[in-house]
Order: sequence, then C-alpha cells, then structure tokens
Amino acid sequence: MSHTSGVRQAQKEKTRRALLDAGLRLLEDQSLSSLGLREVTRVVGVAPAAFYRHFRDLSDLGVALVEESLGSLHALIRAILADQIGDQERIEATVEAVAEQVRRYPAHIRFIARERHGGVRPVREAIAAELDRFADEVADSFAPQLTPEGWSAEDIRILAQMYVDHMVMTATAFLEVPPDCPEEEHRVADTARKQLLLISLGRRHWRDG
Amino acid sequence: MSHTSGVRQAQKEKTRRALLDAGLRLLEDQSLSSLGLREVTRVVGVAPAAFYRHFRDLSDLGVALVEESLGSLHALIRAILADQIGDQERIEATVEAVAEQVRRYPAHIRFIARERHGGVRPVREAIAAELDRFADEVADSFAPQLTPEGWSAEDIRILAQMYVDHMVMTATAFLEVPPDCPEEEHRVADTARKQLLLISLGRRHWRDG
DNA sequence: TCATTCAGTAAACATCTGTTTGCTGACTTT
DNA sequence: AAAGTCAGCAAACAGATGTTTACTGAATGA
Repeated sequence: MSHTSGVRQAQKEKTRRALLDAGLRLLEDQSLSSLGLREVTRVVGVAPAAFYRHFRDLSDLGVALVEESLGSLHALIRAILADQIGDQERIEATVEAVAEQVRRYPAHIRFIARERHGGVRPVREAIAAELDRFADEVADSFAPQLTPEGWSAEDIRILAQMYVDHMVMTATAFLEVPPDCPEEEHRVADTARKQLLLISLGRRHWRDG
Repeated sequence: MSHTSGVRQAQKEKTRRALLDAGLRLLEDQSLSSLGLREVTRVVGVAPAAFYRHFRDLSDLGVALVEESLGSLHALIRAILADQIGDQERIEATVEAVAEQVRRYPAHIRFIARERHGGVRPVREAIAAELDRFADEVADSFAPQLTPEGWSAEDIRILAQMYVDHMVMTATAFLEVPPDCPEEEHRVADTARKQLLLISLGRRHWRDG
C-alpha cells in the first residue's frame, strides 16, 4: 500500500512540476521538436538522467502539457455555455473570456497554437482529440435550441466546430498582439466579435438560405 | 556584366532547388526549428559547407520556402476571385480549388500550416505578411459589391480575413485526411462548403442584423 | 590564351545531444 | 530498528551538430 502523499511523493511531484514549467517556458520561443532534454533539466537544476524518472521522453512531457493547457480552457467553455443568455451577450462574454485566458496563460495558449500542427505526432493527436471533445460539447449545448429549428445533428456539429476553430483563431490573434498595446488588443477583440456576429447571423438564416 | 544564364548559374540554381526540395521533404515529418543543416545537405548529396553558398542559415531557406509555397496559392486565389459568378458556384469552386492545391502540393501546405505558428520568427513573419496580402486582395475584390451595400472598409477587411483564415483551415483539414480515403475527403469538403455558405448567409444579412 | 571567379570539397573545431550505468542516501514500510 | 524503495546524481558513451578553413577545378571574361 502506498500513501498518495508522503514527503517522498510530494518532492517528486514538485520536480515534475518544475520540469513542466521549465519546458513551457522554453517553448515560448521554440517548438517542441527542437527542445532538448538537457536544456530542460539544466533550467530546473537537476541531472539529465532525472528526467526519465518523470517522463519517457520529451513528447511525453508535451502530451502532459496539452492536457494541462486545454484543461483550463475546458472549464472556461463550460462556464460560457452554461449561461443562458442572448447572442449579443454571449459573444461579448466569449471574446472577453478568451482574452482573459490568453492574458493569464499566454505560454499555454502559445504552446497549443504552435504544436497543433507541429512536428511531434503524439502531441498533435492529443490536441486534436481534445479540440474534438470541445466541439462535441459545444454541439451538445446547441442541440436543444437548434434541433427543433430543423437542424440535423451533422450540421450542428459543423457549426460547433466552426465556433471552436474560431475560438482558437481568436486566441492566437490575441497572442500576436505586442504586450501593453491595448489599442491592438481592442482591434482584435472587435474583429472577433464581428466575426462571431456574422456566424450568428448565418446561423439564424440557415434554414431559409 | 554578368549573364543571367550560363552553365555556371544553371548548376547553382539546380543545387539550390535540390536544397529546397530536400528541405521540404524533410519538413513533412518535423518542424523547421529541428531541421538540421547537415541533414539537408546529406539528402542532396553535397558537402555541409556548400549550403552557405545558397542560404545564410536554415531560417533563410525557410523564408524562401514560404514564398514558393504561397506563390502558387496566390495565383489560385486571383483566379477564383476573377470569375464573376454566384455565391453557390463560387463556394464550390473555392473548395475544389483548395482540395486540388492540397493534392498537388501537400508538402507546401503542410509546411505553411506547421510554421505559421512555429518556432522560427522570420518564417512566421513571412507567412503572416503573405496572408495579410491575401486578405487585402480578397477585400479589394469584395469592395465593388459591398461598399454600395453600406459596408465600411474595415468590415470588408474583417470579412476578407475570415475567408482567408477559413481557406487555410480547410487546407489543413484536407491535409489531415489519410491518403486514399475519398470518403473522409468528401466529408471535409462538405463541411467546408457548409461553413462558407454560413458565412455567405451572415454577409447577406449583415446590414439588417 | 591566360587570369579570374566561385560552387563545391574535405577536414578539423568545439560543443552539444540522448541514453545507460552503478551508486548514494533520504524516506517508507514492516 | 532493520530492510527496502526509489528520486536524483556523476560519469561516461557514441554520435551529431553548425561553422570555419584552405583547397580545387571547371566555367567565365578579357
């Protein structure tokens, strides 16, 4: 029988965190496939061999970062979808939430954007799977309203995917705004709102195209 | 005075092409920041030092690949925009053109998708600049029709950007289809068409939202 | 024809990489 | 208190990396 928290396990978890944090930091200006194992351990201040006590290799660390990065986004989406409000307010809330997420966890968002189509297969697949789950969830939340309007399940799913893709797009757009440049930030937010409005309009007139 | 084509220059151009081709091939399963200079020269069958006769470094080669990759896409977009046809047909033509482009130059498209948010700044910036030019061009082609309908230049530009982003999105979606799987390919095309239709609907009802 | 140019070469450079090995010593269990 | 576990270490490994150097020899220009 093993305790879930002893001094032992706590220390281990601490170094694991340090490795993840160091990795995330280094990944701000390079991509995962060029990240070195020694590079990470050097930042943490630990011997290279210690890395293997926590991860099989770097792509393993990458997959862990994916779950961490998209975990918080997941909670955020749930919250927005839960609020039963009008289109206009929902758009406002969504864009603001994305902006806030980017402000709070820029490195996580950058990591996702970079590795979504990056050179490391397992990481790419982990991101794709997670984003698919997002789209499913959004589709589920749309179904009660759209199905009675005559929407097919497939079309609802397509719409949901569009919202998810747009969210990722908006997040990366915020990311490219130079720091402390609220003007550009407002421009990005404005663009995002208008694009969401356009999608909403399209959705409203879908059945009478 | 130097001739623009001697046996000399022709050979040089030939090696340059070989380097670009080798790079592009290697970049199908890795990203630019992890690509090695020696790796490229090895494939070409040339000494490592020869690389420097053509490119300052790998990101220089990357920038050259950006221009090459987006050059053909540019011509393609022009062609679609030039045809003055209805929404429905335009959507059909656009999706088919993107599909064809991906079939013809998968490596180029993959490269763009991968490096758009990749770890090499100059390449990222080159892609962003080129996509911006795309959006400008699309906006210009929309202006004659939309301006009389009361659209502002800013809103036209936002719409154009949406189309460009969607095109890139569709291209990468085609890319993720396993080879020789026409079923999945049709599904992606269908999704793309419906999303474009949705945007069209939104556009038509923009001023009476 | 002869001097020049320059794409490509071979070799050496210092430096970095991932991974394996056997070991230590603090924590944990009995 | 004794036995066992196991996170982290130091060292060594073979091999790869980017870059510089002085060079060769074929295409070029006068």
